[in-house]
Amino acid sequence: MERELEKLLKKSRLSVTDSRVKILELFFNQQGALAHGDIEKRTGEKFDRVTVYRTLQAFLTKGIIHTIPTNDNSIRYALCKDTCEEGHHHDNHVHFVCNDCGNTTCLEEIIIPEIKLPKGYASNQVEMIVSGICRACKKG
Amino acid sequence: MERELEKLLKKSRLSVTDSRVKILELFFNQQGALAHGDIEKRTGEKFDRVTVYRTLQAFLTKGIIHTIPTNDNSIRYALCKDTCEEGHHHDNHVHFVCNDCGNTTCLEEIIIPEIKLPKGYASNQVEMIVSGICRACKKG
DNA sequence: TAATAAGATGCAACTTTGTTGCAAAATATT
DNA sequence: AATATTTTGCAACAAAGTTGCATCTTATTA
Repeated sequence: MERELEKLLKKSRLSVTDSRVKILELFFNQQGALAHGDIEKRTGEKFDRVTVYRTLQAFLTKGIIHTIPTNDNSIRYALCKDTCEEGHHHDNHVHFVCNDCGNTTCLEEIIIPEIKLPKGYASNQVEMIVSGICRACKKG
Repeated sequence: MERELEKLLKKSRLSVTDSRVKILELFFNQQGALAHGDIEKRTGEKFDRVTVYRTLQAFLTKGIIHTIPTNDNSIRYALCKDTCEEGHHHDNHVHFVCNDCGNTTCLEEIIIPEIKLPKGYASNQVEMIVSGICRACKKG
């Protein structure tokens, strides 16, 4: 596990440090999205707030994670499945936000359908966020 | 105009005040979404920051405006075309965010296509945000 | 329309969130 | 192992958001 993470970091030309490995681990160990706050909580005040910000920023520009639009004031981040080139990142899957548990999940298998824009508009990226009750909460 | 706004406020059981009328006017006078910051700027420091927060909150719970998910840390608000019941708000149109001018527009005429969710998921609301270059910026 | 009740506003003080510069520490390179 | 390069944590700060409370405004009613 640690090895894999190291590889990913090295491939992205990021030096392998404690914080990066731990934070990356968090993403791998959970099937969903994390906000900055979640990460601070789950790392247990191990790293400085600034480090978390910078780590997320680094992962973002290297295309290791991507952002998911939200309705509240917190950017959510999730792992990119297919490796994305720096800068040019494109997700094409639907995101699901559970109103019960609050978790955000990537529905990798659900592809965002194409739409026709009005004349004069040029599309660059499309996001689709479905909210409702997730599988786990429906059962419970 | 003022009359219409007053009517809308009264219908929502909100008392008619200076700030509410002015802020509501802002929404009516522009075809797009506004973040808290935009509103503060455009009202020209006329109202206290706290008032703006509380006004938006009030409009939101009364179903006068709705939020649009964003990738940055700012909630964007837009007018609800069809009046929405309190709490239960449903938009079905696509939102467009211009990477050039930064404006968010409601594409009222573009309806969000239906999608099939994996088993066990229940959908409640769907948001679709397209980003790129808007008509105005493409011309300029 | 004046008096009262209900509600909204602004201020102050505070908390939370995010940013920047810089010295010290860790990692990478030779 | 020594040096160069990065990254980290701290401090100080800026921006964004929240809460309680006295004051003022709007609504209500007689």
